[in-house]
This record gives sequence, structure tokens and C-alpha cells, in this order.
Amino acid sequence: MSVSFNLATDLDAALKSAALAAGLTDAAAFTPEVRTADPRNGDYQSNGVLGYAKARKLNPRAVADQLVAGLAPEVHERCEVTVAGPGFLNFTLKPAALLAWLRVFDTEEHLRAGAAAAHAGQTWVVDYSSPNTAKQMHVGHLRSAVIGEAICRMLAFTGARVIRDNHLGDWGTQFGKLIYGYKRWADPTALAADPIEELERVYKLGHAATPDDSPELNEARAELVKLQNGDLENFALWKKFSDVSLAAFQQIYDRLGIRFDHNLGESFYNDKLERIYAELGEVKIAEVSDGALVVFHPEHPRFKTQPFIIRKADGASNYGSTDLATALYRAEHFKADGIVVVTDFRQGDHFEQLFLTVKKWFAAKNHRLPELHHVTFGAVTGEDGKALKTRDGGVIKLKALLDEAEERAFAIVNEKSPELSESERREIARFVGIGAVQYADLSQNRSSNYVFSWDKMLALDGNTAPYLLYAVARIHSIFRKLAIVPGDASTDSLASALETPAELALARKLVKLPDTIRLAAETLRPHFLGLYLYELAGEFSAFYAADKVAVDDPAVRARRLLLCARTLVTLETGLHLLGLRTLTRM
RNA sequence: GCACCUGUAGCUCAACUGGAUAGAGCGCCAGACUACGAAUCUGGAGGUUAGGGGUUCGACUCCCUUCAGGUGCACCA
Repeated sequence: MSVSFNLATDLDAALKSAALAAGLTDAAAFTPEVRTADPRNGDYQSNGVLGYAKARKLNPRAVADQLVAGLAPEVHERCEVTVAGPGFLNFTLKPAALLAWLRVFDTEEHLRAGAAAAHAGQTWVVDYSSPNTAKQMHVGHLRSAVIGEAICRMLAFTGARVIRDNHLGDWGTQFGKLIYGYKRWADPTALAADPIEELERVYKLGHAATPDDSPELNEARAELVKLQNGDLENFALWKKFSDVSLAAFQQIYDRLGIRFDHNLGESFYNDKLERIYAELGEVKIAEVSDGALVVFHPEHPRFKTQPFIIRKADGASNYGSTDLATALYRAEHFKADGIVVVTDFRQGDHFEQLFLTVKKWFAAKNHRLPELHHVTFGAVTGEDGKALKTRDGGVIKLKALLDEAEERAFAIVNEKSPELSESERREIARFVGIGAVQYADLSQNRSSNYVFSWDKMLALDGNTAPYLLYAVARIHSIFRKLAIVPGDASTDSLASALETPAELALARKLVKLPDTIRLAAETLRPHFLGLYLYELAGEFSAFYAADKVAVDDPAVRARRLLLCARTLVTLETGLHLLGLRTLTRM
């Protein structure tokens, strides 16, 4: 009996065949709509009968009965099939089918191989993090980095070639003021100690020294013009700003497990903008309005009057220009099948206008159009519901936030596991602290605001990183105590049929991983995966409390160890997909 | 003014994009370690899904409308 990774897909195909076999009228139009079910009803349910029967004035229960009769014998061998309510088809996997699946999908590699069909052969560019150079990363940069990385990993797991592109804000008017300030007030010692801190200091001085309509502002503008015209000194300064910024960013990224393939910031597109203006003019999508080159979308309720500005009246580019060039570069150079941009919801209008423009432009020029996704997320707020700030109202730097996470986790580890060595406790605190920050963000639907709470993210109960990491550590502990390697083939081969309610409940949850991965990757919403892992850890804890693993009967013990091993690999795989690092003890 | 997002238990969040009796954690109440990690588990109480209308076999989910909060809207990104 061959075992498919995604059992729901199998059932969907089997039901379509059954519709034909049963001779349903218009059988080709029947869509089974298979989905995971509430465990009380079964493992999977098919809801397609209701709509199908309704549209054709048939009795849905009679149609459901026909389908059940037409199902291939293998389906009945694997599942209990029942008709319920007005015409739901319920499928409950039999213990042997559960065990068969668990035997095949036993490692991260095998799970990956199973999941890889979804995006096989596709290239996806993910644009996330994207801070401005010469500035520190702050709490506002957290969500894009964390959510973006999780999305990258999920896409890669489902078979895509993923290109991580950090679209840095490394060009623009602020560099005139920065160079102006730098040339006057930069302190070499401070610069060596903490370059970004110093750049921020001299930028503030430069900004304060160049008020509107002042001769100083004209000097700052002149610095910018020199930079744009390729002046060697200013260009070297700008390059230095970028280099030290990237080095500082990487310190943060290392802590979050992020490594970009490219850092193609706005400056990269400077020499690619003329083509944009030319093509959009040529196909008559862009027009001049008040001196600026803009795009209107007459079919849109708002963008018919709200312009998408792609070149300013003074001839300078803006982020409309560079984002258009970016889309083209990703389509042409990377041959992207999909582009994902991860920014906060306030840029919704911009990307809606951008994507509308790209679709028309690519169609007119016959450029191949990738799928375009703007992945948005809400704000990070304090527990008062307002933007998260330091006590004195300042911006919270990302470095300080991660430091505090580790410190708070360290205090908890000291309390819970004083017997471990300090270096071990430090390492655990790093994994738990950073993981808590990442997971707090990923565990909830990204479209709403997220209330930042140390106590909640570091809690040991509930849908938190510590709870999940604890489940992982506890399973490792079982194998350590028994001196067995998780997933050991000789142990697995002894396993007898699953029997107890807790064993079956855990196994039924384990085989749902494919459905969860599909859902999370398709919707680009990592919280579906987080929720699944939390529920899985809960099922495991219930199983662990109900059924002793290290019993004398070798067959019972082997099957429970198999369940432990699969839970472990599923939790670890899932947490790694979210960007967390897991522990063997904590 | 136009548009987008959000509104679910006291609090923080889910609900598989239209499916069956809306679920968790915290907090509250009552229980479980001379068994493998109690950083855990088992039970209980707690709901007019902001209000109102509509669509249909079925609505937290889609449409209309009102209310509340947030955000964006001509040359910052």
C-alpha cells in the first residue's frame, strides 16, 4: 500500500473518481471540497455534496450514499466513511492507516520531500526587513524580519527556490544632510566604536543645521547632487555608510537566524529607471500631471483620482520608480514566479497601485507576470494599545529588545534549572528569549496589531515558544533516559497497532501536518503552523500524561516511542520553519 | 470627504478563507506527582461574534448600513 504525503489530496481524487463511477449526473463538475474536520466528526470531511446536490435539485443524502458506494475499496480499507447531517461525508482514518503514514514520514527530509510538490520548480523572491541604512533597526523592523523569514522557510520547504532580497533604503534626500553633518561633525573614535550610533548623531546635527529655506540646506542639497553625479568623495562616504550599516544589521540578523541572498537596495536601481519611464510612456500607462509622471487607474474607485507618482516634477525618482524597476528586475533577472513584499499595512495603497500598474505594464509589453503578494501586518503596540516606546517615549532599538528578551529568559532559566552550567543556561536563554520574541509575532494572525507583552511571550503555559520548546526538550529527555535514538529503525519495527485514545488522538494530529503546511504556505500566514504546533504539543502532553512510554511490553513501548519520535520531528521541523532554534534540554 | 484594516469570553488571541454544538491560554473554581521533566495534565464556570438588515441548505466569515478604534490619500519611503 503506497502512502501519500497529503491524504486530503488522495481523498479528493478518490471522490472525483467515485462521482464518475457512481454515474452522477454532471459528475465532472462535482468538487469534493475535502478539508480537515473537527476531530469529533473524523479526520477529513467532504462538503461538496451539499452545493452540488442543491444546484441540481437532488437529495444530498442520496448523492452522498451513491458516492460512498462508488468509492474505491482502498478508501474503505483506510477510513471509516460515514454520511452525516444534511450530506457531509466524514472520513476517519483507521489505526493501521495512521501507523502506515507515520512509518513513511519519519524524518525532516522525508517530510520535506513530501511537501515539496506544492512549489516545485518555482522561484520566489521575498522582500523583507528592508531597513534604512545609516539608522539603527528598531522595534518597527521586527515584524517584517520575523514574518518574512518564516515565509521564506515555508516556501522553500514546499519546493520553491527562494531568493531573500533585502530592499534597503539606501538612497534619497536624507543622504545630503547626512553627508553635510558627517563632513563637519563626525568623530572618528565614536565612529569606530558604534558606527550607526555616530551616523545617527551627525544626521541629527545635519538635519538641525539645515532648516527650510536656509543657505545650509542648499549646501546639503549640493552634497546630494554631487553624490548623484558620482562625486568620488561623496560616493565613498555613501559606500561607507552602507557597509557599516549592513555589518550592524547582520549582527541582528544572526540572532534571528536570517541571511539574505541579496541586498539590492534602492540605489541598485538608479541606472534602471530610464527604461521604466520609457516603457510606461510607450504603452501609454503613465501621463504627466502637474509636472510629475503619474499613473491613474480609471477602473478603481480611488486610484482613478489618486495618482501613483513614478517621477517627481523635478525629474527625480521616488519609491514608485524604484519599486517598478525592482519588480521588473525580479521578473527578468530572477525569473520570479512569485514576489512577496513584507511591509506594514500602511503601505497598502502604494503596493496596490504598484501591482495594478505592473500588471498593465507587463501585459502591454509582454513581460512574464509573477504572482504579486503584499504581505501586510499590523503595528506593534504596548499593553496600553499605543505604539511601543521606551519609558521616556523613545524608539526601542531592536538590539536592546533582543538583549532584554535574553536577560528575561536567563532569569527564568536560572530559577527553573539552576543545576545546569552557566554557559548552558546562557545558551538556553538565547534560544528561549529570541524564540519567544519570534513566536509571539508568528503565533497570531499578522493582519491585526500585536500587543507586545514580555510576560505573555515568556509564559510557560499557552501558545508560547517556551511551552513548545519545553515539549521538544521533554521528548528528547525520554530518549536520553532510555538511551535510544529518536526514530531508530529497529525500535520502530517492533511497534504494534495504535490502540489507546491518547495514542490515536496524537497520531491523528500528526498526520495533519501536510494540511497545515499547505494552508500556511498558500495563505502566507505562518500563524496556522504555529497554532498546529501548539495543538500538537498539547496532544502530546495529554498522551504523555495518560500513557506511560517506558512500559515493559516491547511492542507497546515501541509504538509509543514511535509516536514520541514523530512528535519530536514534527515539532522541530515546524519550529525551524518558523525560524526558531530548538533545544534538547532546558 | 474617499478608501483600507480592526472589532469574538473579564484580558490576550484562534476558528483551516462559506460548514456541523464558536475554541485555547491567562485569571477564577475544583482536582492529579513513592511513573519516563508538575516549565505538565484533568475537569468546571464564562458568548446576542460591536449593532441592525440582507444573500443561502448553512454566516464570525460574503453584501449593505450604523457605531467605535487605527491607518493612508501629489511629488518622504
